[in-house]
Amino acid sequence: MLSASVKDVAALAGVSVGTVSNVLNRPEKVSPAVMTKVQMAIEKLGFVRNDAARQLRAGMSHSIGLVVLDAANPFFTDLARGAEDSAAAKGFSVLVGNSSDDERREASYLGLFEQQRVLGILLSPVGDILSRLEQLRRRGIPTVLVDRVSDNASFSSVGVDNVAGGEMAVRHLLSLGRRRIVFVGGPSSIRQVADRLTGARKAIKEVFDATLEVIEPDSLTVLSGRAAGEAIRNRPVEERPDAIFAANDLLAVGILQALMLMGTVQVPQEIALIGYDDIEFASAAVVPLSSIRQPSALIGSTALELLLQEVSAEPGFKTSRVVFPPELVVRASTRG
Amino acid sequence: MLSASVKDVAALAGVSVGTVSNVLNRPEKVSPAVMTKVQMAIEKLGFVRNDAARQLRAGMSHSIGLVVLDAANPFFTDLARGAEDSAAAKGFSVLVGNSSDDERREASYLGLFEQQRVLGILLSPVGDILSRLEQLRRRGIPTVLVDRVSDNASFSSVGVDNVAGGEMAVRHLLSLGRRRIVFVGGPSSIRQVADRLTGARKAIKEVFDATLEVIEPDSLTVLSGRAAGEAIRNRPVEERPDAIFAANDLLAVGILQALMLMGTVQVPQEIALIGYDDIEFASAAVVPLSSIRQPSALIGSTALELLLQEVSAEPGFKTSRVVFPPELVVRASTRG
DNA sequence: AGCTCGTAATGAAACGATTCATTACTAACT
DNA sequence: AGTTAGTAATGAATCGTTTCATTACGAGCT
Repeated sequence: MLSASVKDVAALAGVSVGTVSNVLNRPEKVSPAVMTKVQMAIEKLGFVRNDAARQLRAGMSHSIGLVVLDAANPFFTDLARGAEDSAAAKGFSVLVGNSSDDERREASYLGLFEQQRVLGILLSPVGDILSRLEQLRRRGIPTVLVDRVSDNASFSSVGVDNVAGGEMAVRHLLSLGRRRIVFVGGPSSIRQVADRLTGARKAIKEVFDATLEVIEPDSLTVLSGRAAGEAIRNRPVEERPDAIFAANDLLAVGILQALMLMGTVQVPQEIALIGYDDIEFASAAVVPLSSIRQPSALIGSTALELLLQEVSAEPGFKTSRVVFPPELVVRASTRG
Repeated sequence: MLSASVKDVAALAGVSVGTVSNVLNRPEKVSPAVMTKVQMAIEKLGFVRNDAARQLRAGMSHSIGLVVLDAANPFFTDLARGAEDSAAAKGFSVLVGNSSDDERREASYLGLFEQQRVLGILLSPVGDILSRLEQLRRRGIPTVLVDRVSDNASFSSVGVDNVAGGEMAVRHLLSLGRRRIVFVGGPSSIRQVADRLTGARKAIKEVFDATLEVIEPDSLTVLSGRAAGEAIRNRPVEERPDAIFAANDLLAVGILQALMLMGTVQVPQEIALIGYDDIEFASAAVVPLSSIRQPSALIGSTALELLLQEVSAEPGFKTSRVVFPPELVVRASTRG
């Protein structure tokens, strides 16, 4: 008797299963007397709808899948929060998968979501998966790219202009008079990282005596940042850069830790440091971090809206690509 | 033609649906010839199993629900990661819900998980929900409490001794010679917070001239911490405490930001500060934060193991309560 | 030839909620 | 009284997968 079914409820209330279903789904079609009888039976049996049966019949779930690159990164938690709130307001729920920059894990979550017949998918893709997206679409599962502008007009996307952000960051460092700049970011297969680097190069070119060195860590984490920071700290003073642009704030926090250890390197006096994402901890760092802010929650909620539009697409539906502008936030790590 | 079914596959391969199912679930029962025929049909039609139908038939899903108090808190992201990895290794998946300290959201996630007939639930409860847990158990859904030691022997739980942790933190502050201590933590309805406070009181009692003031913020976030810190910063110097124990690191980070603003209050010279959880950012804060470390990922994976044990419980099954010891981590914020 | 095993494949039943065409009943109107 | 219109309730069919009792077919043996 682990869980009663509509049939049990119907039997106890002395009505048909159809009527129980009506009580659940169109109460206005049911007379008050029957209504209470059924509700009492539901109460008494502790009846809980079986979602699997509902979905099977409906052909679709009321969930939306979200695959993020890194669940430990506050940027993505905020994004997820934005999407969840927006979905909850409309009666949908969001299933979150964490790909950890791993194409295999990404594929496995997409497969899982497909099996669950989710309504649609929000995806911050690891690599290039256009063909997989087309396959999903053919099977009736629309996808919206998040934190990434689609190269292909046939998919909606919500992102931030990473090239502009990278340009903005480096231009800021140059405006402080810094010339020997290091970009820390990787793996380069991550599109966001590549774009930020492209922007950085663009800005560098405008100043004849500026140079950009690239250090490519394994991942965008505090730990990798610490390793990169140590490598720089251990260089002879004359080989150290005078500014660092980190591809995200987690890296920047790690770099900062490593540089400041034992007071070896002064930030920003000796090396100015700027990160990316403007996570909440950026302002609380040893030296409050300058950063490039992205409207994370807004990206999440906007992507969800676009997805829902596409789910209930009219014949003439057009996908759209939303690009938010990044914003420079200057703090102590680039002042001085 | 949005998604083909076993029936379509069977028709194309010229076999029965039962055989297709056998190919999928017991390949050893199928002859090689038929095997390849069916696999080609699956490939050609792009057949993807319908999870709803499988679950309906099986009566149970292969997912586990996890409800956390705060998805933005790295402590819980780490815990979730521990549980997910552990589950993935056994072929299960984890659905994560974020209650945000809100009993309504908690209830809504429990309801959702119940409708989805999850195998079991990992829960870090907001309030007192013993009766709800008993109801879930009666319906065949076992629950393991995480980050909370069960008061009731009938439920398994995995947690850390928060009373000991609170005691440890305050004892450390006292050992530095601090006597006017403020505890910042709330809402007090959160059991972990209450326990840490109990521990703090216990330690205070051992030193005759020590006092403990309690400030209760609305939530355990950086923002609330900042507000609490500002309130303290704005007091006349003689009314300020000489040490603060924050109920978690997010609060501590916020407090630190507020105190250091404009260099008003020196940490740790004027006020020593210790947090709780030892999140990754604690060591990267303006003044590296002392904290009480909890083995977050281990808590998650252990809880999952216990849950799986209970799912496949033998008649003589006994629930267990695992309590990990907290660990003091001393950094600059309490040195000096 | 007749018989028994063993292996492969079959296909109907079941899971539980929803839908919808049908039936049952009332009330209102001519 | 007879017809119609309208509301309530019914219950069989459906979704896609899995299970399992049954059938089909050979091979091997006496």
